[in-house]
Amino acid sequence: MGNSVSIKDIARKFKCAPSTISRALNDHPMINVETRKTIQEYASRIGYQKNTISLSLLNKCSMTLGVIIPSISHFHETSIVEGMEAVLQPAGYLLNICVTNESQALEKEYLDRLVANRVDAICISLSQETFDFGLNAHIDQAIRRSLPIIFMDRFYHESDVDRVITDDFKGAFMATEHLIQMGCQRIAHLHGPKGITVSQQRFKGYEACLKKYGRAVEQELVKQVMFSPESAEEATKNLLDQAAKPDGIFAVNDEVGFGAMKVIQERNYKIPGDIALVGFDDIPLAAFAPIALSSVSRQSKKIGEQSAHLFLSKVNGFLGHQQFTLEPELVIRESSQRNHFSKI
Amino acid sequence: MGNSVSIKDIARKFKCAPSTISRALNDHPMINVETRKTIQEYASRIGYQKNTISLSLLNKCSMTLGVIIPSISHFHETSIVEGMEAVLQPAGYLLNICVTNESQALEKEYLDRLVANRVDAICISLSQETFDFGLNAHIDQAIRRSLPIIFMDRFYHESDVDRVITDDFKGAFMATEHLIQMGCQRIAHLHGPKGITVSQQRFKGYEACLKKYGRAVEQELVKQVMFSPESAEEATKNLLDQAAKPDGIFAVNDEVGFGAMKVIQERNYKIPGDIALVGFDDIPLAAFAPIALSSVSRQSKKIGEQSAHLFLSKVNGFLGHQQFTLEPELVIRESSQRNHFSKI
DNA sequence: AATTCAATTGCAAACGTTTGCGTAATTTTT
DNA sequence: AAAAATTACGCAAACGTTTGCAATTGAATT
Repeated sequence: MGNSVSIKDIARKFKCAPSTISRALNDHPMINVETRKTIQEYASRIGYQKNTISLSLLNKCSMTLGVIIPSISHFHETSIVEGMEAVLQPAGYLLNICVTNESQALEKEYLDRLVANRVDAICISLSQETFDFGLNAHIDQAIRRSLPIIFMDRFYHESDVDRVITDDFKGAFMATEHLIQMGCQRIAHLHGPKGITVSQQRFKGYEACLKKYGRAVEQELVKQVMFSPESAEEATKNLLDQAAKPDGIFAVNDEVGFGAMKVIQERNYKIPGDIALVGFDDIPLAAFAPIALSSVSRQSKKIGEQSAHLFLSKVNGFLGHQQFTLEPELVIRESSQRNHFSKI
Repeated sequence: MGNSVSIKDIARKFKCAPSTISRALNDHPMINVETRKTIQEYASRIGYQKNTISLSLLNKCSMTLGVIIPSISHFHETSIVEGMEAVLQPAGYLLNICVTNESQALEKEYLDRLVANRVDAICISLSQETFDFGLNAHIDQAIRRSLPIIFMDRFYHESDVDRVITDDFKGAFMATEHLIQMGCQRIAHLHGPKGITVSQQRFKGYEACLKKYGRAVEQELVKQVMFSPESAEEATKNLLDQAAKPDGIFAVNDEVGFGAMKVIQERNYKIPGDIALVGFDDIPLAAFAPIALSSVSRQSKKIGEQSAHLFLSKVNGFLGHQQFTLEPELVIRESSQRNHFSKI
């Protein structure tokens, strides 16, 4: 706002130079103790607040981190943000959070705006459009600017970038292996939307695990779903309508898992007795559902924390690129916990 | 970053004044067409990006909105953010999002930091600590600064502020009335944490509705819970352990409602046959649960949109204070939908 | 040929803060 | 008593951009 008081105003008040006020307020050693006290008291009395914008201009450092995410309505993204805030708040940083709704156009525009605002770095989880169609020009340009860019979840190039991701492949592998160990013979997979990285990685983990145990992926046990309730329910109905039903389902995420759970219960199958169920993401409600849902945690909060630390290390002059892959964690709950274990 | 190219750099390149570059890039009418073209081409070729910080300093306007919220892990808050982005992105604004974790100290610090960053306004949902203990000094000070402050959810004073809230009282009233109309005789309430505004408002709505229908609040039918799974389950067990069980439960929010649902199912009571259940917030999983949960929507996204519009109106010079109370919406699903209606 | 006019461009201040350097005033040392 | 050292403050530039006003140029008019 225009009416805020500046250091110059205070200087006029005390008939001294702005630099004196500045030194007094910053506890500069070369200032008279009484002068300092008087000025500080006056400043706090009138509620003077330093204008950080001028400092940003001067120091070429805005103490702000830009965050670009495709969505903010899921546990995963909000946990990332929480993790970042936890690390960056004590360090004095603010977050500029931009939600792209998976749109490349919006991502591009936000990227430009953050650059214009001279954020100190950008943490980005690429939009699906950017990822699918390889529309990377805006990202390339940003990288060429030597503005630190940290990729989360969906990464960009294979190397030469900073990156924090979780091992979705491994998580899916663990989930599938768990179902096998619980004695499941026919393990279905509710496959996420095509083209989305997590969908692909999780399917690959599922596939690799089946292979390890000498099983093949059966096409009729893999149904593709959108990340929506209706889609998950429909796919599960298709699964259960088949002659050879699954006795285990690995869902691409917990929302889809809940959709499956609903249909399974409607059809009066027992969970986990008839069908064992494992989700992904470990959202809070997983533990809290009528039948607690086993799930793979992707350590979302840690992604945020790690990205923030990576950012801080770059601010502090670390030059090389860093890449972290976080370990997923299988959380076994009622929906997959059978009394009899398999003999494998 | 320090190595970004400025208008002065371009001016040196073309051996002209910075003002010429500025005018060329901004399509100023009083500039030679060829000069403009040459400069614009060069600028875009080297990827020049205007430094908005200097503009913020000059125009005393940062094109940024500060958002302070107690948490970001629930559907409600993320929806608010979504609503804000939807309105403010097209208007060219960025969001500085700060999460206080209900801490007054953090809220105060973030408030200071946002003021220091000269955000154009602050949308705030007060922390519980601020609200409970009336630690309002930092808020008062911010208001005195004549920095626009828009209160969401938890409001501050009774008047003379800008505010966007939902009518929790009415929502609770609607939920309770619905249970009555579904024939429930003994309607329990899982009361949220004491001191939290939404808890109080929702209880009052429940109370007022019972009163309207000539019923009194029975102490043993009101259990206080935390917003946690364990707490909700324990409270529900207490309810069901009583001699006179409830046949309807109004839960302070959906998470608590899910906790109740779990216990009710474990005890083999039918929902809604034996016990009808209504939650609050209408989180996505409510529609998606094994037994779809009836719930009261508080129009979270609209809160964000409305707050953003209020902000824009203030930026555009609207002087008076504005207060909006959004209407809740009862969404009736399986968990409360009985075939027989009461004869009231 | 002198004057007016229009079209471009340059100059300089402004936004708020920090900081190296200079300088005055005071105190200490020789 | 003169020189040196110390203390405290002012000056001015810098960060990047915009903008009112002045200045320059060239063309058109008297």
